[in-house]
Amino acid sequence: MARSADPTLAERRRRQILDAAMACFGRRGFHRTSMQEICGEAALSAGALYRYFPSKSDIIAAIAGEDRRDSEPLFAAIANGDSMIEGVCALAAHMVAKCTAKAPLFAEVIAETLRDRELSERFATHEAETRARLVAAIAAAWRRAPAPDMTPERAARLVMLMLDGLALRVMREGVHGAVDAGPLLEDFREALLRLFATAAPGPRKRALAGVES
Amino acid sequence: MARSADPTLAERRRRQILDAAMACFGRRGFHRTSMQEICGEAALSAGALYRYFPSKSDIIAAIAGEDRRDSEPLFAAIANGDSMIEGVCALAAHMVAKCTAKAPLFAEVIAETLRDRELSERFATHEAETRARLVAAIAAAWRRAPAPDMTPERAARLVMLMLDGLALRVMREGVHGAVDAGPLLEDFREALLRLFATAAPGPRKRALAGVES
DNA sequence: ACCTGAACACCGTTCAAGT
DNA sequence: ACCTGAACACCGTTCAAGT
Repeated sequence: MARSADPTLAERRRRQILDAAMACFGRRGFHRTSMQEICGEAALSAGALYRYFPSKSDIIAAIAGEDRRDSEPLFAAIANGDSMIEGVCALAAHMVAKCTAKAPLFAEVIAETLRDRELSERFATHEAETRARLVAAIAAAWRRAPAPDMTPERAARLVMLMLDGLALRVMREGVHGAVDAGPLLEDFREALLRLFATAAPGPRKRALAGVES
Repeated sequence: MARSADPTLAERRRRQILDAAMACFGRRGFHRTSMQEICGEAALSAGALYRYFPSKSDIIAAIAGEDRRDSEPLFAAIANGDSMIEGVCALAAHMVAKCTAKAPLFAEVIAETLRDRELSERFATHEAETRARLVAAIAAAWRRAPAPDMTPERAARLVMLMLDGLALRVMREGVHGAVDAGPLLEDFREALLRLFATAAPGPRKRALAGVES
């Protein structure tokens, strides 16, 4: 199994192809852009392209895996910040910004992730990791501040449920026009505040009596 | 513009084609099933099929529009039932059941809805109608029972955000295997209970003191 | 080692021709 | 009026041939 003579060439070619593909997918969608178009945009022949990506699907997979790294600080902020809720809001804002910036491309990725078996499995793995990071971050946050009557596991599941909803909504509004993120994030924060309110007046929790009024 | 000689034939042919397409899409996905396959399944030639559906996209659009009718009673139940929360849970359960029963098909519909401009617009119209019905139903429910400190509009947006998240999750788990709806719906109900808790111990609401313990 | 581009086996859609 | 199916203009992918 011969390794590449110039290992940086392979990496540069992959970048070149990925950039070309992202430009094309963003313009025309995954299924409407042909390999020929990507070849044209990347100034490479079909044969050369297939040397670096064995199929069109693999290109989308590579794009989907691209920006996993830059979310790490967001999780650290949830774990160590003053407010778990604000930390999660920042995570949501980050995601919404990414989605609005390149909604058509992300819509393609989501759609393809729902369609392709292999992509779907890769995505499930990634999602499980993300959930684990979120559980750890929420648990850490709640060790440092008053926590509601809920497990970090359920909290993480609820947060991810809402993040999924948010993503889908931003996609749908963003694929064919501008999206106003403000109200969406405001709704999201309001939901978090109610979901994770501490000291709820439940029957078997210590209750804070409403003193004033 | 000649009308059909036998108006029931057109309807029967559309059903025949739609049923064939749903079977094929469920088996192999939207983009992987060819028009030839649908023709084979429907026992019709390509030309005949194109007489009833001008494109492959129109077939998916027709499938997406198919089961809008049967959700009407669910909204009525929210408006008139004892508990708005239980009504919304029933709506969620209905949606989850539909999605789990034919996850691959619904995943195709969602994916295509994100990809295709015309489909996306039809979907947006449908969604706006749904939201209006939900707002009306929640407002009606809250006129008959204690309501939380929230507008029906925001409540409807939050419910739809969570329903979207739920749908996406069920799709992702269901496209390639069985999905256990129980825990998902339990999370969903728990979220609703917290989101729409009445008499929250906020500073300017009458507060229920925790008497026992 | 890396690349080219013609060729292959398809695809969605159309349309002249049948009944 | 309704249908057929060959034909058209593509598509993703491969592979012999070049450098």
